[in-house]
Amino acid sequence: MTKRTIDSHLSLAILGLLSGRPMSGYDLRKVFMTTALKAFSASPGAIYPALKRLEKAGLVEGAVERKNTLRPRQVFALTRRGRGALIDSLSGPVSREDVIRRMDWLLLRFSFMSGLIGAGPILDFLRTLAEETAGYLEVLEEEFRRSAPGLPFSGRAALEQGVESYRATARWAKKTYGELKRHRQL
Amino acid sequence: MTKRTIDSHLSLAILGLLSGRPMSGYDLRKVFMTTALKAFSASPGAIYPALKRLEKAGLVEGAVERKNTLRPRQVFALTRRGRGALIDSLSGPVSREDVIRRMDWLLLRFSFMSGLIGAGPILDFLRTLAEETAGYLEVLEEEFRRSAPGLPFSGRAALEQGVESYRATARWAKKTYGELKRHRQL
DNA sequence: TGCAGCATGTAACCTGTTACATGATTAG
DNA sequence: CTAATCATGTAACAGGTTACATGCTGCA
Repeated sequence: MTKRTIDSHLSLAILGLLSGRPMSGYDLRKVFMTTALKAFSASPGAIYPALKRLEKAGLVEGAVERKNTLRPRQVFALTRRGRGALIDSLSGPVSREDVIRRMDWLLLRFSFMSGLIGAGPILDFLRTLAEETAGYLEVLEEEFRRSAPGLPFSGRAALEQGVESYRATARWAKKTYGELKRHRQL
Repeated sequence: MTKRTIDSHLSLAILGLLSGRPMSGYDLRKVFMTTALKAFSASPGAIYPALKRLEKAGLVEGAVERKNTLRPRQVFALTRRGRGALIDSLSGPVSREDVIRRMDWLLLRFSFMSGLIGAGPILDFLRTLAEETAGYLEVLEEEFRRSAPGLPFSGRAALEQGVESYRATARWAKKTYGELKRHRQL
């Protein structure tokens, strides 16, 4: 995978949002500024170039609204290829590496899954996420037992925070897996 | 702060580690590969340029070990300026913005505090971290109440994960604050 | 009239990723 | 002898940040 079609977190977030409804660059900025996606930068220097890249890659298509007025507005929509690329990137596996270094990417993927991929793959995702998270948690806990006695206060406490954070994620993944499974059987 | 002396997470991590003991680039890579700092990339293409930048900025100083042998090794140590810059960056305030978009940076800062800044400033850090995290948590919970009913399953669950994550962090910060306070009073 | 919000963009700079490259030492 | 590990680097590329730039619309 030397050349990814979806090149960054921001691109994934944009495609995910556009899978809901077509939006302009400014609309996207507002979403990033006002919702839980605040974690993303809403800077025009990031969003407009990203949209341009996605358009060039054929994943989104911009339609100019109010062409004749003096304040045109370009509304972007997912193309069929864009939808395909999005689904592909949501469907990929969950690796230990992802859990350690790209948890935010995993959760971003998850957040857009409903409506794009079926309950089966979503359950697979949650199961492997829970497994890999629990697996890494064991590694971290072992490291904590081994090195905590020698660590200064803040180092030890920071490690504890890391452990707590993975514990919370593992719990959440298991709980959500159960909810989805039950819900599907209704 | 147009020009920061500590220009990235990686640079902060390097300075923090060097505040413990002098290390070579390879030593640093090993730490990043084998400890809880696995979240950092250990790629030579990141570390060696970072060390060079820090040296150029006068924050670290490299001494060539085994100069005459055929396998020289450059061991870097914090300079006085480097120690000062590190302390400054650990001592800065905790903003809401940091909590939302740079939690990893805050925790990285915290992890190196013991031994470099006093218990007073560390307590301040933990208190404001707990406050700002709890404050943002309220915002998130309000957003959850407002928008959850209209969200698809995975969107709602992802938001829940975000809420849980901030809850865990707020709990941890409060607990750690209490521990440090008690410990200091012994 | 003036200000906040709408709406889109560019350019310089910096950092990290990926891939490539080199060669020595040590354990089996 | 040979594979793993030690040890350090470079170069192309890509993406985000920051700062700058422009001009309209609606409201007070």
